[in-house]
Amino acid sequence: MVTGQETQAQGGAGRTRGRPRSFDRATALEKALMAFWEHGYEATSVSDLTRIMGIGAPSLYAAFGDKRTLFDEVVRVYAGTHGAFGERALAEEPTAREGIARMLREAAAEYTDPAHPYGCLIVHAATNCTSADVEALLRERRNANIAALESRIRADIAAGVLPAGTDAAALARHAGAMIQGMSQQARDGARREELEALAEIAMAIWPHD
Amino acid sequence: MVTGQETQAQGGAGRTRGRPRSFDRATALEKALMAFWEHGYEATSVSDLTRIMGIGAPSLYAAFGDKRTLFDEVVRVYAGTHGAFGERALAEEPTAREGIARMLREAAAEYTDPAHPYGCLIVHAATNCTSADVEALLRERRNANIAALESRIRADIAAGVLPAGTDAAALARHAGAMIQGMSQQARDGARREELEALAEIAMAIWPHD
DNA sequence: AGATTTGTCTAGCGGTCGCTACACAAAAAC
DNA sequence: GTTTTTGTGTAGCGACCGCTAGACAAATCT
Repeated sequence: MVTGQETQAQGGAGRTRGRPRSFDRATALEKALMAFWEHGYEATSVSDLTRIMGIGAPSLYAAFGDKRTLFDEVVRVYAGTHGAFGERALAEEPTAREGIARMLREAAAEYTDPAHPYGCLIVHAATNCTSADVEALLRERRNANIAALESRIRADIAAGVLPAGTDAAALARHAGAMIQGMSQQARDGARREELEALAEIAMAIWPHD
Repeated sequence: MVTGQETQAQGGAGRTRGRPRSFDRATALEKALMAFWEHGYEATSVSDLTRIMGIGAPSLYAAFGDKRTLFDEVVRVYAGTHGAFGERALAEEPTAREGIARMLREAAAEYTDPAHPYGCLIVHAATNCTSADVEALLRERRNANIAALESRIRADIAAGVLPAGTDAAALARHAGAMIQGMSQQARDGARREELEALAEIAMAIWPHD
């Protein structure tokens, strides 16, 4: 059940006709990712993109569709790479509590990593957006992430790992607020150790024996 | 040592010459505040402003300077009115803990109040901004707010109200992250009761006896 | 080789941006 | 009244926005 489009990597035998592309699509996409991550959707103009990606506007439109479609792809790539640590932590740790503790710890490191823009693309790249549906695109991802946290917590309550009276929704919202607040503070210049201290004390709201 | 410009309110005796202004400056300013609050600095165009304020562009420029100067004034007004609940709570409550608890409770109500745009203008109105100094304007306010929280907490530690080992910086950052996260979630559609539950459990990280 | 397919380049479209020159209107000063 | 001062309306400036037509370049197919 593969999509069939398969990123048109040139791995698919010699299905090349016509003039070959003069740039590496994945590399250019990564450059666009960094630009959108740093400046957001609207503040990144197409001429910014073409300069950073090192290609002309017609090449960009031929390879990625329009600006909006490119952004969709960037968001998908981001969610699967730099933004995947949360989902991974939740899947790999044995309890919701340990998963969320690890997610917050990793967020502190990730959001302040000088190797790329600070903070989280999904939190910041489409605030104050003229296009309502671009804003909705990221909003839905944020709300879906909080919902995923909540259902993971509920699973632990059902399994007896967490006390029956635990407020799953509030705990999930708190973790979400921590992520969003840490992302904002990373953008505002907070250092990694500061966010790590924050992530650590934040776990004190969880029910303890 | 008054500035001399004194907001040119017509209270200052009959110092009117020339044609009088055809609109109420404070009302127009409030309209601009709402527009910037809802859509942010860059996504609010001058033609948006003139339409909403009900005046022509030359009138806007004569009364408020340019778009940037108008935004500065809007931020100042916001900080003194809708955005003043935090400072007020901190000043009026006897302890840092009670002040911050009240601040978070009031934020839940304020950020979801349907009488005006959701969330906090200072958190959201200048993210992804082409103009670096507009972004810095609000960033400095956010960081100053966190610093104010921290020094209030330190005062309670010095006074023996809080235990000596208390991590003031982390507690302040946590409160700041809660404010920023609640603002984001209000914009993302969270209801008042949800944010109130969040504000309540968030106080559990404070040292307790 | 020619024909076909596809990518790249130059140049520029219509639209919006923040902002302002200029003529006119409405008040006080004389 | 006339002059001076200040606000308002029209109309449009130069710059940038996202995007694309059309000519040319570089590959495969026959």
